[in-house]
Amino acid sequence: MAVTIGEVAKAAGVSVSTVSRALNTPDLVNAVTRQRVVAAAEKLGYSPNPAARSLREGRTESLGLLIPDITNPFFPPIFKAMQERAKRQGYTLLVADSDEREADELETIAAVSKKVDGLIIWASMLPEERLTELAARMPVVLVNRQADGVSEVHVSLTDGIAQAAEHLKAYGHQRCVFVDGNGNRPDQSRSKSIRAAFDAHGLSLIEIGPYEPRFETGVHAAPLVLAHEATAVLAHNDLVAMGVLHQLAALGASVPGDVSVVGIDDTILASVSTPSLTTIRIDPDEVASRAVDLLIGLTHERPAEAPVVQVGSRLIPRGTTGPARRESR
Amino acid sequence: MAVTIGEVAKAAGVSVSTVSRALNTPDLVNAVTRQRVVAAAEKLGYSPNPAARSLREGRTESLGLLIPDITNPFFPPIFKAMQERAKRQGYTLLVADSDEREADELETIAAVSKKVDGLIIWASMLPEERLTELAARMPVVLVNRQADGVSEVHVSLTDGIAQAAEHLKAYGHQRCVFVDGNGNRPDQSRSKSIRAAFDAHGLSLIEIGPYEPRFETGVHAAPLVLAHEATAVLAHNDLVAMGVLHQLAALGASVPGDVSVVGIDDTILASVSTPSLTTIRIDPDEVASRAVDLLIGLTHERPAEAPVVQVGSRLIPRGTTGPARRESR
DNA sequence: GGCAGCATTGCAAACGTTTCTGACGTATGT
DNA sequence: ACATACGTCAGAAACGTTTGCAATGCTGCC
Repeated sequence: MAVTIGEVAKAAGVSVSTVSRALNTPDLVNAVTRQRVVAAAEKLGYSPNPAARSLREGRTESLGLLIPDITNPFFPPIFKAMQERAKRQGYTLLVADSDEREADELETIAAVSKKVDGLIIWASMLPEERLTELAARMPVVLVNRQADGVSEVHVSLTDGIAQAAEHLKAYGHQRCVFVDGNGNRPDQSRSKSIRAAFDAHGLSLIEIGPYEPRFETGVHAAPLVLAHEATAVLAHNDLVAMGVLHQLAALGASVPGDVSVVGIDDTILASVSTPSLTTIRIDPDEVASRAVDLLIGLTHERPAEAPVVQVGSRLIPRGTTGPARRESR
Repeated sequence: MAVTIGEVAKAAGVSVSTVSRALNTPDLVNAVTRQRVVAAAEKLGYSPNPAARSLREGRTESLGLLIPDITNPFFPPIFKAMQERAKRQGYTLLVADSDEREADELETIAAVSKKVDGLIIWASMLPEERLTELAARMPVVLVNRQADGVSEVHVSLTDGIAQAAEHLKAYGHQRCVFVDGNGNRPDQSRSKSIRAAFDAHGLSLIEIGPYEPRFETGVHAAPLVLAHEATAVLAHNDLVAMGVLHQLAALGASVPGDVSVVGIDDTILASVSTPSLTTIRIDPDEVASRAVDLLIGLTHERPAEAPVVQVGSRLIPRGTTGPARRESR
């Protein structure tokens, strides 16, 4: 069916090994034969069979990305950036969606791990020892998750949250609500950072939740915000923030007149909402580059100490934040 | 590194061929040896090397999906559904984003086509003859695009658009604007269907565009809608509709009080907007199943006539449509 | 009792590639 | 002039699977 290296060899009147060298290590073959070979390859439309190459080389030139839910608008830009980055280094990126379920994640890893040279796992739900033992068998980069001896890209919300606190403080807000949408996931850092930043700025913080990170969570939270007489809300992510906006409107509260709202992630939701949503941005290109480069590095050589790299965040002030309502209810 | 079939064979005290048969065609091997083999395989954690298997079998057990932009919230649910569907039939799904550029699409096809048994190409920008010749070399299913002799899933907006026209008519609307966001893409069917449906319902239709399918297009369109004294807008997709909503609010027009807005795609944007967006829904699970099943069918046997399957659409009435404003401006 | 047939297993080939080893010829250095 | 080195190429092995073919031993039938 497809054209093989053997047919190219025959067409060029040389051996298969010469064809292979002419294409892979051109300086090892005489200029004129090389010409003949590439001409023949071109003419026949030859391209090497990746399965055969993988079998021989022991590597697939592919990377795997495991994410909890591609439907979450936070991920597509990340995937796109990673794919771009991987492609430029000769790798194909394979995504898989674990559907927020631990069982699916395990199954997906099993299905995909043999087809790739390394794995980027975002916010894994697996127990730490599984991750450690997986990383012992193949290159693994964790994002937003930590495990002993496993490389990691840590996206830190610290800066963005500090800026959000500063921003709200400057607008005169004093009582804020944080809507925790972390569910029962292992990573508690978001909640901790927020507590720290708001304390540091002398803002009183009311945490509600944890709930699941869904639109309905925001809908649920909106009346609670009003009941707590808070003037600002920091939501677990943009989706939850959209729920808050939606329900505040239904309750007749104006944004940002009565309540200011801040999201996290700077997804497309934030930029298209009305008013547009103030949010904390994590640069997808940066996380993507860091994670991909780190993983590719790992496939070449395994350092003794698993590297950890940080990426930052920043506040994008938009239309849902403004001066606090005077206390005159 | 990884455990091979040979090691399993040694551990079980049989030949490699027996191991292979015990795992792939169990009825061909004696029950007790089979037990011994599976036990050994289990114990060593054996799983077959996909590269070797592909090489031998000539198939990869993978399918490719080519989409113009994963960042468009329309696609993630489709991808997810396709991945699910493919997985249940033993296939891995490989997505690639062609970034809306013809050159990238070609390059991506080249990169991915050898790694998969077939390709689903969504809204291809390639010239028809390229698609036809590609489909001659490997199984291809086109979505929202047509090419001679190539299988196709056609998602028809006809029903949804008819329902939208009916819906607007019932609410007393008479002058509607269609914001065309098709850019310079080949497929003109959307515009045609809309013209037909609105004519059929005796609604006057003003088409503006074509523009690119972006948020800003909606922002641009909003004042034009008012200038045309239309009371309803049908946008090219939800994203454009969000732009319209955003700018109508900025212009002081209320939705749906002054203007009704209808989107297309039923993305997450539609469900989280305020008010929530009336839109035309295409069921992702249905397109996904149809496309995947069709493609897998094609990998088994190539029918003489390339099959074409249709999937429908329907209106989801939500908060952005209502009774038309009385003509009393 | 002999022969056909079946169940069970091992051997070896094949898939397409890369790379090691070696062969051949020519140029170079002493 | 001879040995060494080098450039250039062909041959063959190897990667891990699956599967066609053959070998073995047993059963059952006439």
